[in-house]
Amino acid sequence: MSSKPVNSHPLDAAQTGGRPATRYSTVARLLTEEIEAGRYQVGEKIPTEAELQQRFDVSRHTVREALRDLKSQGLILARAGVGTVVRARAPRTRFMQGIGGLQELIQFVEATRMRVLHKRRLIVDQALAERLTLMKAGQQWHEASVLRFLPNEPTPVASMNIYVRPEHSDVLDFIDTAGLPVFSLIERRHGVRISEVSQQIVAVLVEREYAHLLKARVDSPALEITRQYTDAQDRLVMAAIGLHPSDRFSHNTKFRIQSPEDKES
Amino acid sequence: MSSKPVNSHPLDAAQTGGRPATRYSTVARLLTEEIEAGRYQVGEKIPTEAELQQRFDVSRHTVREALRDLKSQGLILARAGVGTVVRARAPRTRFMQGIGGLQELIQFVEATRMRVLHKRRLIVDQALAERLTLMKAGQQWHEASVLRFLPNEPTPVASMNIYVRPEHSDVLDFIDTAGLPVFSLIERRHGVRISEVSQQIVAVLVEREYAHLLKARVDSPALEITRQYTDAQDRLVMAAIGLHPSDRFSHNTKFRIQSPEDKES
DNA sequence: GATTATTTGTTCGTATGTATT
DNA sequence: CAATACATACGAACAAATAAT
Repeated sequence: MSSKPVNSHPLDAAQTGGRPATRYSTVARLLTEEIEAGRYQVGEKIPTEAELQQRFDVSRHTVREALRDLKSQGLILARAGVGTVVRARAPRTRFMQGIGGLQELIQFVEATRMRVLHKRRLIVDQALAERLTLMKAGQQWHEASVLRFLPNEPTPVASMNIYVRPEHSDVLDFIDTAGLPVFSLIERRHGVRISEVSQQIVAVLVEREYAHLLKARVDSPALEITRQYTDAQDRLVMAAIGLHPSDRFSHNTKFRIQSPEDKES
Repeated sequence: MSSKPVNSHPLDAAQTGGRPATRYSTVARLLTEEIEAGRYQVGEKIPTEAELQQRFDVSRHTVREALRDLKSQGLILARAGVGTVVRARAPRTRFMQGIGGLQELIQFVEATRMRVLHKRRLIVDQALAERLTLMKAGQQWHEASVLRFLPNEPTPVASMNIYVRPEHSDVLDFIDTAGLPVFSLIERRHGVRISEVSQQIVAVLVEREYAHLLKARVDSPALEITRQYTDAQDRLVMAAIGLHPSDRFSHNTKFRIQSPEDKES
């Protein structure tokens, strides 16, 4: 039996650039292309693992690695005792999970101290209703204007206007001491549950009055971040407009793309 | 030969309800709990596969299945030749889902048309490596400079610089016709799977050269959005730097806060 | 710079368990 | 009950990436 030429597997053909592809990724690519081309229709069964093993002349493990890839893209669905059926022809838009979104916000709040400049009751006018789309002109809200500082830093990192409902206005007395985000305070003290946060970010220039407050240059760039917090009934519970000079703050988010079928404990 | 003592593995202890847990899921749960408890700190290495194999008295395959689970949650990062390090302490901060994160991005891409200004090969210099932190100076990448337009609009909404690896540079020939995001093109044509996107937003002023391209005023405010797309091994697959004049673009995100129990079948 | 040891990644083989028909 | 097909689990070997010598 003569030596084995060792490695001369059909799937191990060299590819254009980069490093050589693995066998399972090649199998995965071929199967994906066939599904996309319509050789296996949606709802139809693809060959069994044993058949694929023969067809590609690889081990069952390799076949399973390839199928795992397609599963994680939601292309196929495997069931023991039945087989593997095509679920979609093209990888569906996967689902994203933000990491460091709200959590980062909380950390930001905990890492900074706040100084309240003033509080007041206000009637929403047209201009504010345009910026905070979930408010309506004529409504009554309470507003707190605050500055945020990093510990031991004399220059503020942000100026914020915070808006809460009149019945929750007592939380504004605690925002500088609690070390908690305002929405957390409202949830704790009033039993409200925030269910959604919508956030808008625009680039603006620092105006004269804010330049003075923030010790920033007039017409320097800044991020204006508007957040509106709503409960399960889609009622606006709280809103905030923050102005962050760009030399002190950048907004970072990390999205993790999650596989459709990721088991959990 | 001879019988086998069958099954009497420590990890196979019966659990409260439901069906019996698998060994790998038990290992995964234990490791997750330890990370969460702080036994392994973020940035620290967890034991090698061989050590875990001994500790739990299971095969390497079982250990790897467990680690695969943690990887898919972004809890750990494994690198050949180095080891496996803890990347985050908590998967349970799962209470937030970004809705309209990537989806919105895709819609944005599908709703706009692109014009490629030029393409070139480049060697990463220090300046670029500082903005795209996952690149290293000296690496070779391919860059495409493009403008984005809304349909039937003469003024562009954004200017973008897109970076792809040399072995994927063919996708740059399709970005203006495909109507798909570049990262989708790479995934389809090269079998890569993007697993994470990190995004940084800063406010900047429009410089002269870009002002001309974008037909915007010099020193008007704009959002500079930097996105870096990485695969499961944390390798940078693609990057993009976009400049969006603020009178034409704002960045909107919506977060939904998930109830602790959202169980389904 | 080359070599070696370590660690994860890929691939093979085999056996048994579990769900479905 | 038996056959089928995927799921889990054991073992072994080599490749690739990296760090240390």
